[in-house]
Amino acid sequence: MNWDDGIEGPHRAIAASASSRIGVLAGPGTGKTSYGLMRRVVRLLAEGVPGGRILLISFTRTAAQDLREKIAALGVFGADEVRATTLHSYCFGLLQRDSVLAITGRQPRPMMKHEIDLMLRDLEGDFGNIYARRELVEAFEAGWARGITDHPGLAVDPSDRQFESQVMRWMIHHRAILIGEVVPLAFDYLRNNPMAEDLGNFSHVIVDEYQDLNVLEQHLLDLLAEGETSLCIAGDDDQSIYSFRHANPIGIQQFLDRDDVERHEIEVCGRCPRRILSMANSLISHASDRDKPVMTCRQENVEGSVAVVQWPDLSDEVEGIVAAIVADIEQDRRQPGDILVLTSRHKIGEAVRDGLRTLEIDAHSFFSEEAVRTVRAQEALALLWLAVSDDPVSLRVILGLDDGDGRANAYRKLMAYCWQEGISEQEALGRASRGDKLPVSIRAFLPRYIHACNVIDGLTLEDLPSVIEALFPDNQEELADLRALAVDLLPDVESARSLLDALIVRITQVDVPASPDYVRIMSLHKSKGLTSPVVYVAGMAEGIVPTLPKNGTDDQVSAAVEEQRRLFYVAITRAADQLVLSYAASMELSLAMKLQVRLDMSKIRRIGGEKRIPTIASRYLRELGTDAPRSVPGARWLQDHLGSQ
DNA sequence: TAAGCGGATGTTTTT
DNA sequence: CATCCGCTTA
Repeated sequence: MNWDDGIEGPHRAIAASASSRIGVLAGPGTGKTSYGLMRRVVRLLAEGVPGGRILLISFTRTAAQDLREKIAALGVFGADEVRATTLHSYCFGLLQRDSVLAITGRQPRPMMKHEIDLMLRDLEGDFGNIYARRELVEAFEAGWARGITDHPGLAVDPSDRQFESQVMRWMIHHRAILIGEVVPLAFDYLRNNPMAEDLGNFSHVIVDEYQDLNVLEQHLLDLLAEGETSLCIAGDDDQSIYSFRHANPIGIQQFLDRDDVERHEIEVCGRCPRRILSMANSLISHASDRDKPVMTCRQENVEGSVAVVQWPDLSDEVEGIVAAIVADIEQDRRQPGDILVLTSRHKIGEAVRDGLRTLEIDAHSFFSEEAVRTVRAQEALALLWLAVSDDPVSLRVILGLDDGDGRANAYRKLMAYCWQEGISEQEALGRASRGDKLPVSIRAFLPRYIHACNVIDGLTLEDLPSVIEALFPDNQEELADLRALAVDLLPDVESARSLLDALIVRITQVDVPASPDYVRIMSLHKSKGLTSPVVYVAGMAEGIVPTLPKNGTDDQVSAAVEEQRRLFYVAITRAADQLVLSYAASMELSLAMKLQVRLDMSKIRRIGGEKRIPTIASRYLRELGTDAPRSVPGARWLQDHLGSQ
């Protein structure tokens, strides 16, 4: 393939540019990756740049995987040498290769979300409740660069510093690492080691989805591309959806506005049909402080199909979506892999998944760490971990089970005792189980520890099926996901250790395939970068879309309203043919509370024994413009849908 | 020891 | 709203 086959306009200009600083602003479905960045790689390789001197970076694993597949498909000499990866994976590799972790006494044992929560509860200090602590750990992972004026990599505020040192103390003591730590660590390392091999290793650094990066990450890329190295960045601030991790969407505009940057824009969407693109354009035009031309449609004569559907209750919504999907598949209008179901609540997504599976339709959900969302699953995984290794974090999990705050007070006392005695928690409890005295305040841990030891002693690690039966028994709903993963992995692993390792990868690093043979169900966030003929967005009610902070300031709430609009914009621009937006008109009160739906408490109605409350349709449905269809009742839509063709 | 009260928590997203 | 924890009071 020649680098310029069949491309013109901005795509060709991006691929051809010899500038050492290139910025690309391009909306969803504009082909910036496939026809801009990829062709640029082809041209560089054809002109003799060694593949190993080209680095391609993206933020999400899905996008990085997509880059790798596209490079492999190029079939160009040298393409297999090109490195395409997530920024985190790149940083982790760098730290491993230069033994940075080992030298600083750190272990590459990543923490899962429920484990991080325990760590946060264990910290002693005036850091506020768990929500405030989660925000602090996000700021720490962003190198404390919360605002653009902050100097990335350094905690300035004394309270921030105290938080950081307490986190580090806990993490080192428990021989673990936060995934988010790798970027600050790599940044610090590169800044203090100007001789490091990676600085100057690449002649071309190409970054996709730049709007997803925070200030620290953007600075790190500047370090990698200092001097002679060419830096090409591409992104779209309209698709910036990661403010919770301090992503810096204005960074892309600032980069484009620099004098030394050659600026490119792509305004033609080749993915969405006319009607869907018109709705997306209308929606995003409601963003405040936005001044951009609308995207034009390459398929102006393809109309696309859109429905906005309202159901009486959430269960009707789930059943209705399931029925419509089943009909489309059974009547051969669609393949399962053509269908993408997006929702901001895993409970809704999992209900759709289970409904489809009941009717023999293959469906997979991709919510983060969903296999260990239940306490029993967390326990089972921790027991397996402790059975194959001495893992302090898993012991911490076991000791905190079935308690609102994970017995943080008692565990703090245990940690203090162990520090004083110079032994590990495992050692302290082990000695106590053999008769040594423990201080009264932490003696309550002993029965839990002994119970865990008994379970572990009862395992026959050489017999993997028996381990699975013992730890993840069948017919326990809370363990179903974990068991399914373990059973699936069983043929490919030969030891309990490798089963554990594979399980952790499957739990924490879920890959979303681009062309599967099953229905995909996921969060709106996860959908970024995907294209699908049919897209359902379920749960279009206020409180779900948008999800807003409960006790936020006015500024925080309006920032969330802006970002949730961009998230919805990402979701609807996934659709290449058909889009269905759906929501329930009312819900049972306790379920509505659990889902954080916005409610007017004066509207509670008692029907029989249950309390019902009306929900409020998402504000964004009103921003979709004149091409949006009227909302129709679910029963009527389903009847039309089942009868169509 | 039991009852009562007030406060925290529940949730969504990524690496 | 529902549940749970810690603390105070009877």
